[in-house]
Amino acid sequence: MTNEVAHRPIDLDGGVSSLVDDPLLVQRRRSQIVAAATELFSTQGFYKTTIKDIAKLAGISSGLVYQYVREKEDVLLLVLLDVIDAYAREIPKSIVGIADPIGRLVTTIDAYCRVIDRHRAGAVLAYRSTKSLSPPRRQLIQQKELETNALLAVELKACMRAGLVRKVNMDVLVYHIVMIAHAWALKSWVFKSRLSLEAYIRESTDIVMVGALTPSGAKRYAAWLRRKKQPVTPPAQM
Amino acid sequence: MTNEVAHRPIDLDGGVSSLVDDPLLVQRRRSQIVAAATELFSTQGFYKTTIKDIAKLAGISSGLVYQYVREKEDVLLLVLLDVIDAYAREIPKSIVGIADPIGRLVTTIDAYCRVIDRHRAGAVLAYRSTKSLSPPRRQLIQQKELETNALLAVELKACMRAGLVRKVNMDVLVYHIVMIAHAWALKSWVFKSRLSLEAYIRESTDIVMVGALTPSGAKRYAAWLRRKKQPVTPPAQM
DNA sequence: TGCGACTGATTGAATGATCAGTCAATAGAC
DNA sequence: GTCTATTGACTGATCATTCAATCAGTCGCA
Repeated sequence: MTNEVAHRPIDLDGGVSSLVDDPLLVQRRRSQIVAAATELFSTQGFYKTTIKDIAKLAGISSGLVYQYVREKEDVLLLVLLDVIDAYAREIPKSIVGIADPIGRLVTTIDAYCRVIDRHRAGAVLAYRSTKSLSPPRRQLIQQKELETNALLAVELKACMRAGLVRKVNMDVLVYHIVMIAHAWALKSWVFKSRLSLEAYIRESTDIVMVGALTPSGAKRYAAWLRRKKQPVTPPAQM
Repeated sequence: MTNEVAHRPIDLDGGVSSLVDDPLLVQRRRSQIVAAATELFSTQGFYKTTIKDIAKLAGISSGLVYQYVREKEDVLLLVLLDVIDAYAREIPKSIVGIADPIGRLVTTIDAYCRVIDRHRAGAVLAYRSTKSLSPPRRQLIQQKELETNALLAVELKACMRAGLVRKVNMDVLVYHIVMIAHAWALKSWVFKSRLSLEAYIRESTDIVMVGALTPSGAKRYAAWLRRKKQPVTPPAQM
């Protein structure tokens, strides 16, 4: 298996290979490319964006892009992985140290909405452009979406086991909440002029919690909200 | 300089003009074109689909398409209008003759999900391709989406006035329900293997109703469900 | 009924523009 | 000097769109 001795393309994100060896340089260049591509893809769409556009915005030449990527579709994959990995990184971080199952659930929902808000362009792009990927890559993205949903499902199941969430269909409830988060990006053209992100999260969480909780869950949820408003431990850091 | 005496392009759907005069022929040809384009756009996407592909599937020559449409983007607009008009036609039809506000609301939700199911390809296409339209046309589509949502908002407001729905933010609640319907199409790759449309509607409606109704609304909803199961007037027609 | 304009629908080859992807040449680090 | 990163002009393919040519009716008139 030594067949690619001299210039083995190295394998990084999602199997996208680069002709450049230095991993630091690869990372730096790719993040330039991804940043530029995210902006352009989400304003003009994948097909209307040319490699030259991306190169120009990234401050490099069009030929150089092909040192870090085999084809245009690779750029799309990198952009989408960049967003999805942000979910996987940021959501779990939000709930470390929280023990109350309801608190964990509510915080997960809150965190999901906020990551989506921060990556609004990428989130919308996922809906618009995932089908432009080759089938195996589309599946990779879908796989990662399921992993993100699992973060939510875990918390819901914990609440269900504790008798705090009603015994409703888990898939339906998970996607209910997922769509709340996604809708903030997908329908931002409606919401932006009418609601703040905070108000949106508060209202949406309220509706879905009332819909999903048992009476004892509802009590805990009310208690959680009270604690949030007047935190026992005042916020020490800005 | 006979100006536009002889061959004025006539104005039909969304300002898409045709060089052919006979309105019946225009309608027939366009529906061939729209049918072919809907299939191709939703499997391959707008940009990967060529006018030749569409013409071939529609059983006509590529040149002929341009007698009924000024440019490729016109075809996309016609396809999207075709779906959206189906919503506007079919949803109101479902609630004629129902007086109970809760019944009207539940039936609207049911109908919305079912139209989406019937037009799954087009519904997904709306998310993927609306941005490929010129800004004024994109706005036209968004305007029509708001009109569809208004059908739902009317029923929700009636319930709210009657004290059956809690006083939650109307925009948020409307989009909650809209996203339930859209999710059936957007996430069909998840749901298809796990749930029937009927089960999906039942479970989703349950969650959102519990979340939105007042106690008196909940009573009416339960009564409505009972009546549905054992209809007073047995189903006369198959 | 039969025949020759005339009208408008239809065809598909040709055109021209646009890019994705390549590669020979150059710059710059060590 | 060597070796790698970088440049940007170039190529070949792919369409959207056009248009000259054909075809199928239809009407007027004998």
